[in-house]
Amino acid sequence: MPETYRAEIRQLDLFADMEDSNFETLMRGTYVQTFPPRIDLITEGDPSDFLHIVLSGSVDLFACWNGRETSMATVRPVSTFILAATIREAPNLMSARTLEKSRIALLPSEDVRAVFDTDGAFARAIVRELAQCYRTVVKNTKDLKLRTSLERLANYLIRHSARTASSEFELNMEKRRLAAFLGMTPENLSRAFKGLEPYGVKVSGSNISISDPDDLARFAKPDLLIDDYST
Amino acid sequence: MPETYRAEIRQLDLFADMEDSNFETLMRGTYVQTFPPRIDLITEGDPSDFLHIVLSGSVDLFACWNGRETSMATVRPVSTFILAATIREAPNLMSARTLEKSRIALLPSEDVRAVFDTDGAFARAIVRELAQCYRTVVKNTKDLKLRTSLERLANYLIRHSARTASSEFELNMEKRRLAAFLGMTPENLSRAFKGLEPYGVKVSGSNISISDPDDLARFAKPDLLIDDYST
DNA sequence: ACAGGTACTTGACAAATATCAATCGAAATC
DNA sequence: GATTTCGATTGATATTTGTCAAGTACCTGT
Repeated sequence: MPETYRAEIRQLDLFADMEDSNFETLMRGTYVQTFPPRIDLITEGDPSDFLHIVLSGSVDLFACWNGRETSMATVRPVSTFILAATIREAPNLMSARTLEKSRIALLPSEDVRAVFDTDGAFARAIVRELAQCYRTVVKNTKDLKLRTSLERLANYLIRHSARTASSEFELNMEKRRLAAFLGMTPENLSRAFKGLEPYGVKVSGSNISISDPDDLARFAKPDLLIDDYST
Repeated sequence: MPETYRAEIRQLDLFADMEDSNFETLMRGTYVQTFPPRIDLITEGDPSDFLHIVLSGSVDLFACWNGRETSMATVRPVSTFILAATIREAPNLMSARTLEKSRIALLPSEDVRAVFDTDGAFARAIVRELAQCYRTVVKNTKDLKLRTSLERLANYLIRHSARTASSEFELNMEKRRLAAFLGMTPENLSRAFKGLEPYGVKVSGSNISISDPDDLARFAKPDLLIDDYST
């Protein structure tokens, strides 16, 4: 594996503090592959053979049941997915596909578990990562159960606006995926955008501008315990 | 702290493998308290001062936003809650209240973090616990996003029936809480029970009987990747 | 430039779900 | 035993959300 990838992975919180020898053990079985867009990486129910790390590009985590499909999360560089399944040696709960051309590192789950069993620093790093993931999903559940779709969209836009530190920005995913992520149909998302017009939200293609952020916030009522993805 | 509690806690997966001396450190600051029903233990947003362990009774984890409230989970003996917030030294995302008279052990979060930093076995146990919690919340999200309320209720009943290994059982919580947990209103839950009558679900107070489990399952389409809480 | 596909939008309609008000019924209190 | 209280139910209605069937706009590849 090229040295540049190795250095990139080593710098991740997850691997930064572990023993050199253990890191080497992990890297020995690791390979990095570039995938085209829209490639299925994982199907839910499959055994978790590899811990995946997104080095570049982006990956959609989604789930299906009874012919329906929903988007659960987007993984962007540099972070991992399928960590919980790897640790528990359990089937993946979500499927994954590339959204664009993406470079993915694949670490054999067996190796991850083996190193995890002996390297305390690695175990602690995994704890922090999992605790973060857990809290993100809990926030998501609160968003889904406590808010209407219009409120979810309004808060999503406010979060996005905060991330880009700008009241005008581009949606970084297709509206159909955004709709699935927010738990609604594409048709409903269209109408929800219309429904936010009175609060100063202007939509033109994937370009969003918020003319009066305070007005939108009065409607959306963003809450640190739902919308702050930093803790 | 009485020796019986100590032994009870020591046997938990979370504490079973750690160093004796570290366990002693943890227990030094721990106290056990009995709470009456309907007592608030934690309010969301509060700092996570204590890791809580339910020794007996049961605890409702719930969340609020904008005057609305929903139930997120029920914690039953013997397990912990507020683990992720403790580890990340972050505010609690959920509130907690006793459902009945309950014995709760309280471990100072600082001590938990200190021992976590030095005891690899403890860190590994936390990983397994958190990975489990994470997967549970993911399953919950899939349930919410991919199923209608009628389907959620049907699958809940099937899971409950499987847990008690019987086609007749008692609901172990108020219907209003069940409604909140399933993401619907109490009125809707009443109607949902009626809606399941054609599939052989009979309700009398909190007593549920399923006359034709296969018929109900054909409607509910239970799925290991949503409904199996063991992995 | 054009054709074809795909995402997005819109309108009409249907289904699901929430809300409000009233009532019922069982458990708790006096 | 009567009363009170509170959760559960029911009916009527409103709102939200989804579905279906167009039509439009945009991108892509030839």
